[in-house]
Amino acid sequence: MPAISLINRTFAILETVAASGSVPAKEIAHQLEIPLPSVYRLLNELVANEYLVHIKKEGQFELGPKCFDLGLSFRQRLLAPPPIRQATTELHRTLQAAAYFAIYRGADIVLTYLSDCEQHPRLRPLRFGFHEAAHATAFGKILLSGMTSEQRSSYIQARGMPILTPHTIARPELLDDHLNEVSTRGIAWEHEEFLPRTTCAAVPVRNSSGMCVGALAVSMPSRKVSGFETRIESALREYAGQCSRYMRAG
Amino acid sequence: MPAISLINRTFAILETVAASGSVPAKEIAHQLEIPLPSVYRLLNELVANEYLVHIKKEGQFELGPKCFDLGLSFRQRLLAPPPIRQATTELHRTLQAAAYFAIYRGADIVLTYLSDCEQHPRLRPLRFGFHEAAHATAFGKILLSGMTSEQRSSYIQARGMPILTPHTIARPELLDDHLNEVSTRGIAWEHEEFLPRTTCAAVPVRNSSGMCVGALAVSMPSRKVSGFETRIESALREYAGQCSRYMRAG
DNA sequence: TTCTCGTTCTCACCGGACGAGAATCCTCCT
DNA sequence: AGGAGGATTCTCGTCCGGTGAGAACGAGAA
Repeated sequence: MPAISLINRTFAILETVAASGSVPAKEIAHQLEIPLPSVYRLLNELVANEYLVHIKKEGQFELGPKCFDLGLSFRQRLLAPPPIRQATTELHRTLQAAAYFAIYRGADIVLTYLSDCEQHPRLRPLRFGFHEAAHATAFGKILLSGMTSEQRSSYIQARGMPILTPHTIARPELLDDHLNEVSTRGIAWEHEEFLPRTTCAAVPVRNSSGMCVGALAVSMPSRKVSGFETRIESALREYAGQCSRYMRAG
Repeated sequence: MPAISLINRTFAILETVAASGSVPAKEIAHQLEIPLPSVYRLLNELVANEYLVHIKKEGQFELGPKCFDLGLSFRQRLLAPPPIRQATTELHRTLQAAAYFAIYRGADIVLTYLSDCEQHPRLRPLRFGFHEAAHATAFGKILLSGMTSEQRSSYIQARGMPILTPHTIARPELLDDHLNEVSTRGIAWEHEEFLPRTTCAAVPVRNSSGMCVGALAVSMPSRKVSGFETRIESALREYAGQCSRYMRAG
């Protein structure tokens, strides 16, 4: 009995293939507990649509070119515009720290640009398109603090507040208090709440009506932060100002 | 009456969104001639699976993060390994021309790496994951010539031979003759068959059993080619040799 | 408030999906 | 060649979940 709908099955298969890189049909049937003929039916539809390819000689299925096209479209749609990218890059250079830019997207909070290098690498989980754990990242806090309280609570409701380190804020009340403070001070700090030994800071970017529409952030090893808080804050504000100026114009 | 199956509808919607970047439900319903309630049902499933996001305040739908994940998986699976990338890059430097590497993938011929720069840009349609028009590209010819004639004819059967320029080889018999020559000479030239004013050349990369498993190629403005054919050929052979060595080892 | 438009719900119909099992088709292996 | 074993497709009766017209709902705008 198909407890899950056809579409769910289809995407479950797509994701199984994506996760393994290369899978035989039997393996999929086993993992998802779908009878073999049904798996083949779906696989063939996916192949026909070019979301999968069938490597006949190995009896394996892999992702097809359409998957890459989707990824490209997504990237193209979301990538921050050049002035924002430039400001982020300069922030990176100025503070010698990986720098990030994030925005709202519907109900989501998404990273749309990041600038790093070998000496100052980004935090591993933070990549283009990252959209999780807003309660535990500096830019997430800024953008959460810019929501109405209804938006915010439904956001938290939907995603929960995973505990990532011993310092992660774990209770909604505490988060609310914290975000109020963030909101009044206009800067968010995040001390080892996302990754151990790592500190982040973020400030808001605003549009012409003063609404928060984005967040500019940096990450660095916690040991490098102490004593430089003001310097970090002023650099963030300077480049966030550049971004805001662009937002007002565009 | 649904002439096309549910899955086809689903992907048609996904692709409509990808193409437009941001679309209202009504627009999708209109374009695909699907009744509105059905469109919403599918949209909601896609949103639930995170392949789309719903921008409520604008009443628009856009691609979701899972699309990017699929793209990443595809890329990771297909990207040529470092030694191949290095050889391709060096070929690019040596010949001052955009360089390409392509392989078989199931029944397909796919570009898995390219190296170019502002002075020597790649041909615009050729990007990572490119898999069309094998009859009109140098690397495509190399890989076609390495197939059995059954494989080749079913390949051509399935994809046809689009005419891209006045010089594109347009008839299967001519292609067969041409590929025989390619096969005996061990190099493929392509003179303005893919894009006007552009010439490409490619040589095979072989594994330990001498089978053709890849193709290394360059593209350049046709006017720069004349008189340098031997130099181009010998550079191609040298770096293809490096690739073959890696293929034998790995 | 009322209007408007986007979105969801309701519900009876019915076509396409379902999956066990058998039949083919391949591909090595001998 | 001739099998052996696994991968893939086919068959077919059942029946469930998708379908879509129309109405209802809800949030913003006027």
